[in-house]
Amino acid sequence: MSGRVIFHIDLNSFFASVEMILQPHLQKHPVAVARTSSQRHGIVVTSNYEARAHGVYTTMPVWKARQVCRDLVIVPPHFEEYRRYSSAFIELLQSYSSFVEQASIDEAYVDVTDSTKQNYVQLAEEIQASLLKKLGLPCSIGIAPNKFLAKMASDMKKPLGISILRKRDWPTLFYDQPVEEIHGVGDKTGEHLRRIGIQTIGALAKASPAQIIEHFGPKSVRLIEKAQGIDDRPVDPERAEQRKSVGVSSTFHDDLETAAECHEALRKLSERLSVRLKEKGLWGYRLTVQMKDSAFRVSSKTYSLEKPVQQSEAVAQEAVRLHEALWDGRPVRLLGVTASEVGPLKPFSYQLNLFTLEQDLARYSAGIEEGGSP
DNA sequence: TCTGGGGTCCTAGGACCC
DNA sequence: TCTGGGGTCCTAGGACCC
Repeated sequence: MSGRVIFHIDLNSFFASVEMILQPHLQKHPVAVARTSSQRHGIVVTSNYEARAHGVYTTMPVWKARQVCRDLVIVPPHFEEYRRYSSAFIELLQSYSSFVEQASIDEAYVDVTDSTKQNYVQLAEEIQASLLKKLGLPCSIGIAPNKFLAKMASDMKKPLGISILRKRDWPTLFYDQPVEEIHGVGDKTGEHLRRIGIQTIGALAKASPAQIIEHFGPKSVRLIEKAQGIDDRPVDPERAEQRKSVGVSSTFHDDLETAAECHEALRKLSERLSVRLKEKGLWGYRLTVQMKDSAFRVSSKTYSLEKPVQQSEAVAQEAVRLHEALWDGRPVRLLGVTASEVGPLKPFSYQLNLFTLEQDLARYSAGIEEGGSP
């Protein structure tokens, strides 16, 4: 194989796998992870393969999942545990290579081009066996010359698959498949592509860039490149650490109807957000409040803050201010608070602008004139 | 009886500056 | 009276992913 060699490692039905480790008796049963407390709006977050065989899939409403699978066991999510296992997963990969990029809670890319192991399939088998033995986590691994193809390859065989996708085999294997198979092409884009006569990956690969750009904007050339199996993005170990936002949200069992109810909910969300920010040592320099009404219409309002926030009270104060500017009195199904432009607290001097600096100086010299100690 | 919670990236329009 | 072109920042919303 010439050029780079990239692994994409995808943990199979990750949340359900962790639940089966924590509660081994679940292993023989069809399992779905879902919040059962809010019966009304619950959806399936993940299910194990037994449940999938019954037709249970992610995003299916819980009541429907129960309908298609009578003995479905529903367990509430334990996100802290998932984060713990996810960290262990990444650490294990790092023992094989320093070029590990976490792509999501249950996925990672590894650039193994310069690995001392010459046999890449053997290396993949070793990683797969090690994840299963040391952490109890099954995974599928895609091996390819770039990230996009590696990702497509890891989807080819689940669970516990190892698949090689060579660039030269891409057209034969994928050109006849629908455009939505491409990572990054969802329902809306797929529909739009169909409307302009592009149905398959092959058709997209051969489309004129001018036509695609006209409909989907300047960045959409990337879509054509993907369809052609081209992807130059490097595996970037630092990407996951450069976190851009931290947010919390909550869907309510009963829609909120008064400002007081909304403010109370915002205070609870602000408390949760503050805990997450403190855990990571981050401050938010922008704050967004997001809202959904009972018809699922989404709206949001964002402020760039004069002073960054981390404390619960400060977050809540800004969140209420944003909400007051946003809310038109309609019943509220969901509220969310997100801190973005997050980072460490910058030294005080960086926060001074010229105006406040002059004010401070004036106050300082006034203090000296009055003989007070500054 | 539809539709969670955590994210990223992109676009578009307006403000403002040179 | 007529009034360019480019860059950056800010905000709202949409698409997509796991």
